[in-house]
Amino acid sequence: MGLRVYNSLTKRKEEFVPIKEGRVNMYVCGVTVYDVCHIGHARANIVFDVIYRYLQSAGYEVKYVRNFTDIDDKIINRANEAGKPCREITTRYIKEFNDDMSRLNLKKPTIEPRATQHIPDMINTIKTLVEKGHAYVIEGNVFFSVESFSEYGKLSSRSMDELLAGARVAVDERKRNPLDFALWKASKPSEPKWESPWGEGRPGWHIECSTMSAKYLGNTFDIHGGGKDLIFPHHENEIAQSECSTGQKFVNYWLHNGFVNINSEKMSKSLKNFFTIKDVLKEYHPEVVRMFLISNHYRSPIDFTDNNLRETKGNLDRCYTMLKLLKEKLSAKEGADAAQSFDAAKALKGRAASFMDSIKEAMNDDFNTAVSISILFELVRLTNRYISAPEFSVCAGSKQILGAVKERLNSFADIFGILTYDPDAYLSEEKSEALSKLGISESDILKLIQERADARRDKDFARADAVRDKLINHGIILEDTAQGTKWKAKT
RNA sequence: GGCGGUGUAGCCAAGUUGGCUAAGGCAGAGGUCUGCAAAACCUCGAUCCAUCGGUUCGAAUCCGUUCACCGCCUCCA
Repeated sequence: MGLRVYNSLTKRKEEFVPIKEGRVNMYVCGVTVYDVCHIGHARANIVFDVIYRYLQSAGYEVKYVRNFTDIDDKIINRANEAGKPCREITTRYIKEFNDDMSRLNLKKPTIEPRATQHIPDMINTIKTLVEKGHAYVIEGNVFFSVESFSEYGKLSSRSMDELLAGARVAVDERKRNPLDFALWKASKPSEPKWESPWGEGRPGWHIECSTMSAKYLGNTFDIHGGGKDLIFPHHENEIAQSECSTGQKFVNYWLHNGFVNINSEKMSKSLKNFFTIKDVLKEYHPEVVRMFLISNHYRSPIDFTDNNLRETKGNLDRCYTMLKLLKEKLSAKEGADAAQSFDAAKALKGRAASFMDSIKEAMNDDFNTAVSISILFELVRLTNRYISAPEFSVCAGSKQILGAVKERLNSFADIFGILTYDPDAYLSEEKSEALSKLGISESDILKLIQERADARRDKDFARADAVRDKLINHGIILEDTAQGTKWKAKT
């Protein structure tokens, strides 16, 4: 079965059929660059990053466009507050955004256009809308006339009457209809401005996406994404602008991700209950954040709590612990070849063989990352079971099985962007992070481990256990293994 | 007020275009291993999917009722 996606426009899952076979054109609304990004931005961008990666792995050639809104009221306000030019603000926050996204291991989109670099294109779109009678000019402002577009409201499934009834915003008296929105705004003296047929001004918010998506992806393209909060008015207005200016259908599939909640409430700037990506990354490894954000279905809300993040960290650690074991076995010296026909071997071999098909099945069902992760856990468990089975030994046959597992995990990592580190690097990084928090040095730990080893050698278990308890009180847990005693931090 | 979404084991959560044993994780219990632990592995949990009623041979999944929570209608991923 092929890919099926939930389309916000039709409100149902549909078979995904690209306009051009084997190619996908996708546009995702990016950020307005006036502040650092919060974890909600992380979710939206990670969700579409995984979709981008998955489509590529499914064999599509994907053109992925994600914009930067670098001219906007909020930017102007921020610039005025700081007494700096807008350009300085946007340059800084574009850099901050790129830093955050690269730490979270997001792939670069194919094109990242900026609004201010497409002003002439936007002016052309607006001109067309005015010529076709979908927009009107008042005192240097250009407004889109929603009444000129009979399908206005189709994405948010509301009629204009309903929208008007709920309107809570102060109405600009100059508009013909309160729902009309600005395509071009006459600029005030200190604001950034560009020449236009209507005088000096700047573009409205929505026009950039209509213009830039058409420029890079064509009048009609396959996927348009963004957060649920953009459905109205942003995406509704994009549809109106684009379909009126081109006379063609704008987008075939609309995808919207759910919110990140804090204590079950939407996280937002106005509620001041947000966490920035940088703050979160101080506490958690980037892959923990990624794994957490893809552990739910992308359309569902996800509750951002310390408890949930810690649980995810425990799961990721378990995966890396298995990867480390896998790495050790694969590089260990081979013994005499042994039959791989015991239960644990057969089960793992079967799972490894069907692994990618199962992932594909899950992802083909509207990008079900939650199920994908459950499939990963199953592979991890079966691998651990295999390696710890009494019949297991390192030999040509077992290396072949483990090599197959490793290969599957690499494919998994390519799609989901987690489990991409060398396990030793990941685990030692976790250890040193923990040490700095626990306030105990590694040499102290090793000294105590030696002390305990001496006591154990003397069969003085009371003293050995006392040493271990002391370490537990410091948040250090010991593991006695065939290769000696190892330590790790309590999660 | 209008529109939309959600309600599944102690907790997180998938499944919701009706039909194999209701995924997976955390916590918990027992076991294997261990001097004892830890890790890993094994076993155990919802006769039931907010509520009431209906459709059907068959529903967590469809229809209607009630209750609760959330989002959008304002900048917002």
